[in-house]
Amino acid sequence: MRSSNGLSVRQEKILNYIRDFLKKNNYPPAIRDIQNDLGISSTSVVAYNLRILEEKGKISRDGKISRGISIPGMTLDQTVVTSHGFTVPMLGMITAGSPLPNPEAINVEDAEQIEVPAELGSAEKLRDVYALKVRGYSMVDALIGDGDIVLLRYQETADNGQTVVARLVDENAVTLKKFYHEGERIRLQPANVTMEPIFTTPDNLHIQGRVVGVIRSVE
Amino acid sequence: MRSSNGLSVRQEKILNYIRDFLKKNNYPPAIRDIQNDLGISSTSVVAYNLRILEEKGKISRDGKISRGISIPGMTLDQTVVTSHGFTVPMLGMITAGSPLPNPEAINVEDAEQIEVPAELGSAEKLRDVYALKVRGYSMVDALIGDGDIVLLRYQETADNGQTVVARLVDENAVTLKKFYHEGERIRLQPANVTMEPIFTTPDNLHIQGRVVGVIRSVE
DNA sequence: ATAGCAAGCAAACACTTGTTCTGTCAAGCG
DNA sequence: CGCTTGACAGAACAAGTGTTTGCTTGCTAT
Repeated sequence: MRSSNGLSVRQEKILNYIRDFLKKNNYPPAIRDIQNDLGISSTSVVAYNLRILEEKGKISRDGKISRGISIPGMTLDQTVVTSHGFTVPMLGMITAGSPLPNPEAINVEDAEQIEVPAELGSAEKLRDVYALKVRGYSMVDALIGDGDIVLLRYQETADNGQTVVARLVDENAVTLKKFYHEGERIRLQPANVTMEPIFTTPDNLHIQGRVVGVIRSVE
Repeated sequence: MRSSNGLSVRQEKILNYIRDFLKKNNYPPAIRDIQNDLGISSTSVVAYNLRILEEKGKISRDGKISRGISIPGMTLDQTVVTSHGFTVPMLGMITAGSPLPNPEAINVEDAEQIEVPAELGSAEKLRDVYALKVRGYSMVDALIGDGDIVLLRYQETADNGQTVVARLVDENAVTLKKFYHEGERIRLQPANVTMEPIFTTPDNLHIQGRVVGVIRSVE
C-alpha cells in the first residue's frame, strides 16, 4: 500500500518520525531510535528504507556518520528574538458567507506558514494567531480590502467594535465583521456602507478570532 | 585568558565550531570532530570543556548519545517555500505636508530595521524598499490609515493611479498621494473625499518611492 | 509451478563515539 | 614548600551505531 507521494506506509512513518525527532531534539535520530520507536524488527529494515528515502530525495545522509540524517528543507536557524518576525499558519480564505474550516480541525503543522513582522507583536502576543486571506470588499471602511491578509488571534469573546471572525452556527457560515453586543442580540456589522448588518443571538454565534493585524501587498 | 562572556578562548572556539557545524550539516558534531578540526590533543579535553559549556548553559547535551549536542536558541525549523522575510529600513514618518528626510541622506545602516513578510515580495523585489509610518487620514480611501506602516520602493517615476511619496521642491514638503499625470500638469490626489488634490508641474515634483505594501497592527 | 523481486527479519561485524582513568603541568596560596 | 585546582594529554574501555550477509515471505510475471 502506497500513499499518493509514492512512499510506502513504512517509509512515510519513518520520514515523519525523523521530522518529529528533529523538532524535539534538534539532532537527528539513530537508526536504532527509529527501529525501536516505530517497532521495526531490524536495523537493516530501517537502513533499507532510509536508502529508498534518500534515493527519492526525501532525506539526505552523510554516510557512515552516526545520526548523519537531515531533511532538505529543514534548517537549523538561530532564532533571534529581537529582530525576527514570527510565523503564523495561513489557514485559508474568508469571505462574507463562505464556510471556513475550523482552525482546530486543520492540521496546523501542514498549513502554509507566513512570516509576520516583529512590529505586529511579540512572540507572546502572537500565540494562537493565524492568518486568513480576505476576499471581497465588505470591510473596506475598516481599511481591509480584497486580497489583504488579516492576522487573527484566536479568542471566543470580543468587545464591541472589534473586528472578528464570526461563525454563524445555524447557517454554517463564517464571516469577517465588526462585533456589537446589543442587549439580547448580536449585530455583525460590515464596514461598508452599501452592506446591511446581520443580527443574530449569542447562541448562534461562535467567535473564532479577532483581527490583530493587516498585511497588504500592493502591485 | 577569558573573554567578556566568561568563557575561555578554547570554549569560545568550541562553541563557534558547534554553531558552524550545525549550520553546515544540520546535525551536531561528534566530540572527535571538534577535537580534530580544532586541533585539540584529546577527546577528554573536549569533553571537559563541553561540560563547562553545559554548566554555563551555552549548550545542552543528551548524555551518552552520540552527537547529542544542541545549542539553546538554535532550532530546527521547517523552512516553508516562503522562506524568510526581509528587513527594510524604517526611515521615519510621513504626513501630508510634513518634511521627510531624503532617504539617501539618511544613514540607512543606523535606521531601525523592520521585518517584512516574504509574501510582500522576493528579495529581488524588495531591493531599495524602505518603510514609513503614516500620520493622518488622507489616504483612508486607499485603505491606508493613521499608524499604518507603508512599504515604499524607491523609484523616481510612477504610473497614473499609483500611490507615491512625492516631494514638492518649492514647498520643500513631502506627501503621500495618488499620482496622476494630466497633460502638462501633475495631480496629487488624496484618497479622502474631504480633501482637495494638489496640482503642480513635473519640474516641481520629485517622486521618492511608490507604495508596495502596507502593514497594520490592530490593538 | 518457478523464477524474480520487493520487503522484511535476525545476527554478526566493525567502525564511531562518549566516558573514564591516570597522569602531567603551571598557577595560586597559606 | 606542599597542597589544591584548572586545564590538558594519552590511552583504554564501553556503548552507540551503521553495514553486511544470509535467510524468509509473499506477490507477480512468465
